[in-house]
Amino acid sequence: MANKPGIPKGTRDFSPIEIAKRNYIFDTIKKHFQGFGFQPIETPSFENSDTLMGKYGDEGDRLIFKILNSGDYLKKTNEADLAAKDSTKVASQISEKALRYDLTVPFARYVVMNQNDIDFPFKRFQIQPVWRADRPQKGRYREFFQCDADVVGSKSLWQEVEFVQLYDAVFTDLAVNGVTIKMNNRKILSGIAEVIGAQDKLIDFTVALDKLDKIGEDGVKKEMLEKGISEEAITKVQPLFNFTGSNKEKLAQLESMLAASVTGLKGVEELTFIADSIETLGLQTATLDIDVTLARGLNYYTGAIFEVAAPKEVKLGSIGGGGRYDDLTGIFGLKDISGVGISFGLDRIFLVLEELGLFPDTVNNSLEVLFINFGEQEALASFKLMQQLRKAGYKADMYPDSAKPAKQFKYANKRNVPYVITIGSQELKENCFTFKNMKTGEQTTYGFEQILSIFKS
RNA sequence: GUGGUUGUAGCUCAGUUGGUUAGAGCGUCGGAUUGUGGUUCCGAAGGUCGCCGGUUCGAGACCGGUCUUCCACCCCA
Repeated sequence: MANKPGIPKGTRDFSPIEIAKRNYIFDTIKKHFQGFGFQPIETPSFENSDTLMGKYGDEGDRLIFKILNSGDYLKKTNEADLAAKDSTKVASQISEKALRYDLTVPFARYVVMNQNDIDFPFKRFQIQPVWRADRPQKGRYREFFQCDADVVGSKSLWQEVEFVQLYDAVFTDLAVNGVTIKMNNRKILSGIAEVIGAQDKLIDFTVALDKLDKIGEDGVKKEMLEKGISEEAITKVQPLFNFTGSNKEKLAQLESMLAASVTGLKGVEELTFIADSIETLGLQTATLDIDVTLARGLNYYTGAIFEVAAPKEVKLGSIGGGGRYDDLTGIFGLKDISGVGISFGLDRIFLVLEELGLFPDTVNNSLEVLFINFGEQEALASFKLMQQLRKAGYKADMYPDSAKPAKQFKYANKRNVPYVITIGSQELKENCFTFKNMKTGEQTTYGFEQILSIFKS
């Protein structure tokens, strides 16, 4: 016997029901993206390695899937590098392409390449899979979909306001109540580092601060000390560890804390504009929360930082994130194009909906009516009716074999078909069919000509 | 990349200190006088115990390696 087949680590097959549920999420997100004026684009699954390498830090480079060159790839390698087993150098010689790691960098590449044809400001959305050679965990895979919406070519803070509303619109529509849209600003973080004299430790500082809810105040302080941030500096940011109150109060506290930092005050000003606007406009079900501990790994954010936390009852953490990056396309040679964008974490949203039982029953309706097969003549009559139903847009099917009725009904049951139509010898004689509601078990007989009218009601 | 964890029938799991033909529930298939499912009853099929190697008279149980699963770091959606 052949070996049992398998799929690579961190990848998944999707069953019809899973696809139906995923499409429900995709369609909802897409609907709102379009409603907010975003246009779709798609980019290739793989890019040239130099487009991707070095854009996500050392950690990111490690996680990029490299594609082996075709042909006799070892011939072109440098003997010395090969002998020295220098993986990094050899890798660049035997691999010139790599799988897409996120949607943002390919988008930046797209903008630069198509700058003459794009009408700025350009609002695009993109829903495609990306690949990361990460260790899989629950809700973390090596192949997963990202749903991104970005705007490039506008520095207006109204974009940030709009993204908060977009998050609110999507999660409201998905019936996920109680999500928290957390916001911070990179300039505030820079300002804090500046005020405490730790500019050079900005990354270490923010990474440690980001873990506050996970490892607690003492844990964060310990990590900061380990990273070489002075005790004196940590004392100065003490208020951050118990940062509570309304958004207004938090912003007021920050303003006084950052009085000495021009950058920091700019961040407070930006965040104040967004928070005030949102307060005036109102949100449907989400909550906007200023969170100074929010850092998000990505180093290219320069202004706003977003993160969406799932409702408290599901312990899943982040289900979306994003931010502003003032010079995204600079790495590809196009200066002064500001961008801001957000992303929806499809797989985690899926888990949230599953856990809270929020998928509508209708996602499972792959078939609305099944015809029972009783033999050639009967099947032909069924096909005539089925033809009309299909033409009218109903999902209809006939059991292909004239198997025992019990078996056919069992099949209808398992497929979750709401209605079953029976045309046997009896019905055929009288030009009628038996219509059964599988939920209530009720059966009624109708004439052939009534086939469409009973479905209208 | 570091440390740990898991792997027995399609699924969820039992399997005593290593000892004959490896079990259950659910599911699947068949049947309960052949035109009605979701309930019930009867019966059957289905496993080289993740894979490779080792220890042993003997391994599903022990050891090593490998893959997979999940978890904590790292990082992140």
